[in-house]
Amino acid sequence: MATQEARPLRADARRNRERVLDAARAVFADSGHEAQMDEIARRAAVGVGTVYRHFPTKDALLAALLADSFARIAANARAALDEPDAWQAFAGVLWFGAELLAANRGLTESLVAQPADCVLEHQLELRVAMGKVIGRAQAAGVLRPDMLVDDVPMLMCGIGAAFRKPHPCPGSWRRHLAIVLDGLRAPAATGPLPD
Amino acid sequence: MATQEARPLRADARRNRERVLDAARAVFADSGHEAQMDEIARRAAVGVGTVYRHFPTKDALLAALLADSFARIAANARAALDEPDAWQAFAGVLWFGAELLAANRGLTESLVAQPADCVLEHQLELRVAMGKVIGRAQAAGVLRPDMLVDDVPMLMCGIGAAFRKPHPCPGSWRRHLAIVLDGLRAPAATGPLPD
Amino acid sequence: MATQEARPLRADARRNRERVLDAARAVFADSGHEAQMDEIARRAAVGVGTVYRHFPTKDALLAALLADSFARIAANARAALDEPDAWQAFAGVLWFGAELLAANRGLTESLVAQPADCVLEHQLELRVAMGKVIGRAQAAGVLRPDMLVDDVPMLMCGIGAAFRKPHPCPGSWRRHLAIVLDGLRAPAATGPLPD
Amino acid sequence: MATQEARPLRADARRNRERVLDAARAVFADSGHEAQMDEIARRAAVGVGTVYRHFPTKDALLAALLADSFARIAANARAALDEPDAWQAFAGVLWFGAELLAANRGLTESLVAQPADCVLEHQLELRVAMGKVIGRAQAAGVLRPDMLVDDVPMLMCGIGAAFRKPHPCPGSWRRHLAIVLDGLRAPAATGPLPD
DNA sequence: TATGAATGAGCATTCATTCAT
DNA sequence: GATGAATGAATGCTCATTCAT
Repeated sequence: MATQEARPLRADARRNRERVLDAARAVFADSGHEAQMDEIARRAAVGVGTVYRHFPTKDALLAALLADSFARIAANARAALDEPDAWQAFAGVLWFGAELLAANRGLTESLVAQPADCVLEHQLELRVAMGKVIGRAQAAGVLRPDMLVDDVPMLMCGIGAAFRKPHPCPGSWRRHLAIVLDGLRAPAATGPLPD
Repeated sequence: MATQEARPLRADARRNRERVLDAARAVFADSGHEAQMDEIARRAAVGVGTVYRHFPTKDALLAALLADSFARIAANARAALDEPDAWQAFAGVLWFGAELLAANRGLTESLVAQPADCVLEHQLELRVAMGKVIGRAQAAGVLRPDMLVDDVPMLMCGIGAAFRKPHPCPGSWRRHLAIVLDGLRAPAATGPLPD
Repeated sequence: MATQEARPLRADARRNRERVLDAARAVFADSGHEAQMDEIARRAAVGVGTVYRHFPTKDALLAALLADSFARIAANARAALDEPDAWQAFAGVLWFGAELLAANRGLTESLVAQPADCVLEHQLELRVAMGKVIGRAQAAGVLRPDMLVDDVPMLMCGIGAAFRKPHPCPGSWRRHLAIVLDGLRAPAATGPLPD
Repeated sequence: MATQEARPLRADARRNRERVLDAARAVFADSGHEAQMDEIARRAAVGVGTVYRHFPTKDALLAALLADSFARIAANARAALDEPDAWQAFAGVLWFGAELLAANRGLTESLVAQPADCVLEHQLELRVAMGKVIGRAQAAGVLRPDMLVDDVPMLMCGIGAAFRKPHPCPGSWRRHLAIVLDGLRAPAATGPLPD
């Protein structure tokens, strides 16, 4: 989850690190990758230098945030394996992830962008956990058998359309996910694909 | 389709306009909004000044391209009303749009970004046509009744995940759309949404 | 001498390129590598962007200047081979180079710094020419036989001490070179070196 | 030698001061003026704050080091007055100074840079001592009569060319000094200077 | 007093847009 | 009209110095 908690930081440093992360979360959530470091610093009520003390580059800061989100989803996925209902387990993870995506433009962008190495690591972790959740649901016959783990990012992409302004309507991503879930539960019905 | 074709252009001007549009299409498709004007000009074998003569800003150029794409999809949607099978009509439009999205990063980004006024106009046109296609399918009982026109962009968003590198697999967006379509055909089955 | 004169530049572009080079020469001569790009642009009465249009980085600009200086000295060295007096030929090249060094802090710094590739090329050229000048003088018995081409930069380094402020006295570098030349003409007389 | 040893320091403070000086010596010797304060602190195994407690600015720290070096050379020069051979005395001081210069990029740079007041003081001290050494050698007729004390820095500048990478050859500065010394011993022979 | 986290002015570089040729 | 050189505001990052702990 965290990246350099190895050496314990001074109390004030840890507090500032959190302020920076919080500010960055907010700013990246609003503006995605085009967020500006000065804006993050201002929002954290901190000098730019402080931001850079904790994160060597803008991308590293964004990556830390993304890694954290992916780690949280991965944790959720692992926990889902204890849920008795295989479908509920699967759907629950998607709902959980969607909740995060719906509020975070940076995270949404990450579904389409080339991931940094440090993020990749956590995405892999998520991929593994999600793979198990998917496998179980497929084995139980409640999830369409042709679905792949790598389909998940695509299926979740639309969640972030919430950022389009003016919003169609605030919670519309819920209907989006509901539709996707319906499509996933049913056995493939669309028939042969074109081309 | 285009925005300032009102006054007829000299032959060579029209030719240049097309060159610019073609180049911009290619570059925006590859690089999305971060494409650079100089690159577009180079690709069009034209000076930057020429690009600016035809399109006052980068956003205007991108908008012209988007407007064109939306217009093409709108045309496809209008034509779909002649298709006897209401479901085929609906699905056909989505397949058509997906084909465009899958190859165009700029277009995909537009599903999430704030649309320019000039694009908005064409999106509205598309919205109207698509509304009819959707209404017909719902009236025929082949499309889930709670679906809204404004859900379409969200549902199509995932198509562009194809830009993520390394690609999961080249044609994966087809499976994505198939799943979505399955979710749309079935009557809502997921049950009450959380929260 | 020049770096990208391959494609002929527009008249105004060439003029600006010269302005930039002149300004850079002046600023680097005064401040060496710590000169600032904005200052160079201001001095050239040009936007920074123009500086960057002609030279991709600060180092490239400095390198172009250095390369030019080295090229000029190399040309002088080649011409010196036509001078009948082998000693005058040798001494003349040093006097010529010293004249440049005495007025140019950037050039002086380059005698100590790691040279960029593009400069290296011209230094090599100079090394070759200078090697011939030295060889001829040694063959004529007028230059101490143990001197190497690579000693030249060291011997010339002191010229730049002229930048030390307050100057000991404006033309003192002339006496410096005279002393060095005397040391070079005499057969080695100092006796065994310590250590 | 040092600048603020007036008031006696606590034992640990004095120890820290030495650690800082040692570290700074090493770092400035390697990197010259571009050395970073953090690097010096790290090398001294001390916080930056401690560095600043002992030396108010980076330049003050560098100056302290330079002052120390100049003081050592000055001491050497004073001692040289006891050497019976006036030439050996003179040459010996230069060899001693060269040894220091050859291993210290910061010191070498100081021969060209504007000296801080606190350094100036020690340079003056050196100037006085060196003046006597030079005067004696000139009186004895073993040193060219037109040489001035202020020529010394210029003559020694080349020593530092050893920092150029790749080094021409490790001990080449010895030949440089030998040549200079030969030039200095001989009566002026070069003839009238140009211009 | 020592520490090292915080600060923020400073600087190289980019790129959409303008305008002289 | 076309060209591409010029512009300069904007932005990520550095590092000497300060100051809270």
